[in-house]
Parts: sequence; C-alpha cells; structure tokens
Amino acid sequence: MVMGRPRSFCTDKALDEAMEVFWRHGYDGATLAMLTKAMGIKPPSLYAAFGSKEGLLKAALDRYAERRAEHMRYVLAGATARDVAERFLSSIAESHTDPANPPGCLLVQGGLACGAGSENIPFELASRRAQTETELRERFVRAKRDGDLAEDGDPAALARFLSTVASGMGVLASSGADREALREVARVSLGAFPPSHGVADEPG
Amino acid sequence: MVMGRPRSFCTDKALDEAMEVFWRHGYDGATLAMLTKAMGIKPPSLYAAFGSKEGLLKAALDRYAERRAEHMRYVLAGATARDVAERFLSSIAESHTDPANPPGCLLVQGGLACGAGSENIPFELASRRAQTETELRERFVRAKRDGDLAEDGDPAALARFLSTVASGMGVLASSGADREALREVARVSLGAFPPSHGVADEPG
DNA sequence: CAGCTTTTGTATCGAGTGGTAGATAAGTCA
DNA sequence: TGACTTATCTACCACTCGATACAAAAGCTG
Repeated sequence: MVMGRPRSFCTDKALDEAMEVFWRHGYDGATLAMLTKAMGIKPPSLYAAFGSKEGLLKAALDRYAERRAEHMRYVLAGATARDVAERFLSSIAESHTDPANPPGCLLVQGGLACGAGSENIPFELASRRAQTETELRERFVRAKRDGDLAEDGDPAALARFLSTVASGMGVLASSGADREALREVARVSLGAFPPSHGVADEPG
Repeated sequence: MVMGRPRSFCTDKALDEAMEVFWRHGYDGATLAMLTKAMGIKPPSLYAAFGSKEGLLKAALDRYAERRAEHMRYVLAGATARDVAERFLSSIAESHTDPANPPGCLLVQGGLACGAGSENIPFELASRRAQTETELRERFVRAKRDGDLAEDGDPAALARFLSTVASGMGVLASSGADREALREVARVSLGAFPPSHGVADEPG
C-alpha cells in the first residue's frame, strides 16, 4: 500500500490553535484567515483534514471535551454531593480565568447565536454543555442513594443550578472579571447547596 | 425653518424589529439584509437614522434598557434584600422565556465574542450587564444599612452572584430550556441568599 | 529510477458583507 | 407655485466570506 505525501503539521497542535481562535472570537467571528494563520496551514490542508469549518469546530470541541474529561473525573470523585459541588465551582473559577486560555468557556463563547448557515452551531454547543449537567445529575442521584445528599435535595435541580452558575461564570469571565470575583461567586453559590449529612459526614 | 420630507417609518417600531434580529442572531450574525428586511426599510434609511450597524445596536440596546428599567423598578422595590433577590430571579425566569421575544437575554445573546472589526461590541454589552449588578449592589448596601440584610451578607458578592445566575439563565434559556426549568434554577439559587431579618421581618 | 498516492501552495471562485453615490420623491415655507 | 430640505430608492462599491481547482511537491513502493 502506498502512503502518499505525509502530513506536514501536527493535527493536535493545529486543533489547539483553532480552539483558541473559536474561543476568543466565536464560531461566526472566527474567519478562515484567522484559523489558517493560527494553525500555520493553508485552506486546502484545513479542508483535507477537517472537511469544513464546522468540522474543524467539532474536532476542536472533541479535544476540548478530552481536556475537561480528566477535570470532571476529579470533580465527580468528591466524597459528598456538596464536595462535588465545591470542586466543580472552584475548579471552574480557576479554569475560566486561566491565562493560558481565552477567558470564559469555549462552550459558551463559541456561539449562543449564529448567523444564517450556522444555526446548528448553538445546538451543538448546548448539547455539549448539557453533558456536564448530566454527569453532575447522575453523580447526585448516586449521592442521594448513598446518603451523602440531603433527603430534600433534588439531583436534577441541583445539577442544573450548578451548570447554570458555570455558564454565568463563563459570561462573567469573558467580560474581564478576575479570578477572585469568580471564586466569590462560587463561594456564594455553595450557600444554595444543602449541607451533606449521612455516612460521609458522620464522625469517625 | 424647512422641515424636509418626513420619515416614513416609526423609529421605535423599527428598533423593536432590529432588537429581535440582534437578539436571535447576535451582532455578527445579524446581517444588514436581515435587519433591513425586518425593519421594513432600505439601507440608506437605516444609515441616515442610526449611522452604522453598531449605532443601530446601541439604539436597540437603549430601547432594551428602557424596557428593563420599569422591570428593575419593581424588583428593587422589594421590601427586603431577599425579597429583591426573589423578584429578580423569578422575573428573569419569566422574561427569558417570554414567547414574545427570542429566548434568553439580548445582553448575552448579542455577542460574548465577535469577529474582527466589532471587538468593542462585547464590551458594550458587558457594561450594560454590569449596570444591573450595580443597581442590585446599591440596593443591598441600602438593605444592610436598613437592617433587612444579614450582618454577614456581602452586598457586592450577592449582587454579583445574582447577576451571574441571571447570565447563566440566559444561556440556559437560549438552549431551549423551558420556563419551569428556569423557575427551578431561581428557586435553588435563592437558597444561597441569607435569610432576611430585622425590621422588615419582624412580626406585626 | 518510474509509478502511484496524498498533501501542499497559489490563485481564485461565486456569494454575501457593511456601506454609499446619486437621482428622485415628499413634505414645508415663502 | 416654486425654492428648499430631508428621506427614500435603485444600483452599486470594494472587500471579505467559506470553499475549491489545479499543478507542483513529497513521500513510499516496485
């Protein structure tokens, strides 16, 4: 089997650069010129590798999801429901103000509203945001079964609340709020969380 | 003084239509073709009246602010800090899912990230969002002075928390969440609010 | 080497972008 | 009525958009 000319750029590195452009300018605001310049490649190479601008975004979102996966593993490993909430919010305060990335969250910055021809982009981003909420909800369902979430705690409502606060923190960060401001929001938000009790909180 | 040919369209009606387009598609996603079609006028009329696309957005934002002003008057008229928070969140759950408007909040949907040439749009929107937070903060400062906010309640932190939740609810609504979902988020969020005490809560 | 496959760069496509020039229409005032 | 002012319409500007045709280049196989 003949191999053909080998690719001259690293797909993952190129995706990291594309991710940053989408993150900073949104899907509609990110032009092919910006993307190809940041990725260090020409349009035909981009289209050969990713198919289309939308295909490139999805590949970048997949890579973003990989990064967040280990993140969420740490969050979900919290001992109690409240501990999970605390890990979730405080780690978001850090990541959304990480100077290594554009401020905020790619899944929010990417585009809540798009122009004609890219109406499905907001849906794509929303479905990826929803996944985090689902992970939290399932964790809280388990927490309730295990007794480390209060009896009157609603797993679905709490997961949606945390996910909503996370989105709001993304908006806040994108307006230039500093890390301390986000930490404060996280701290206040935790006040809405029912205190854990049961096995995980019992002394000894 | 000579008057000249009178304007053939109603500025406010045209702004309402433009507002809806910006709301649904964002600043970058809203094209002149969409805007002029919705407003029922031709480009030269638009430019004569509003100067530029950005000028049109600012005029639409001013109109949006007028609408919200009476809204906020009701919110800030709450008897206690907690009552203000409750009014704020529940009215947002309603307004962000009002079928008469696109879902979410114009100040969020309008554009968190924009393309080259409209980098100042996100700042413009952020500064308008910040105004709501300021109004809440000032109300809570007064509440603390009047004794209807707990001693350990931080007016700035609480205002920022509410503003953040409101932005998050905007994101949630724009992903298609229904009114009941937003009401639930509002209900959970209120749990983060310190219970009011003092004169306003005293019996009698 | 020749032959094949795939990638790369140049140069460009048609469509759509925000914005405008210039003529015409519709009013008011003398 | 006719001069004056302003708004509106048609047509179009230069430019950028996402995407691609085509040929040269770079690798492997025989």
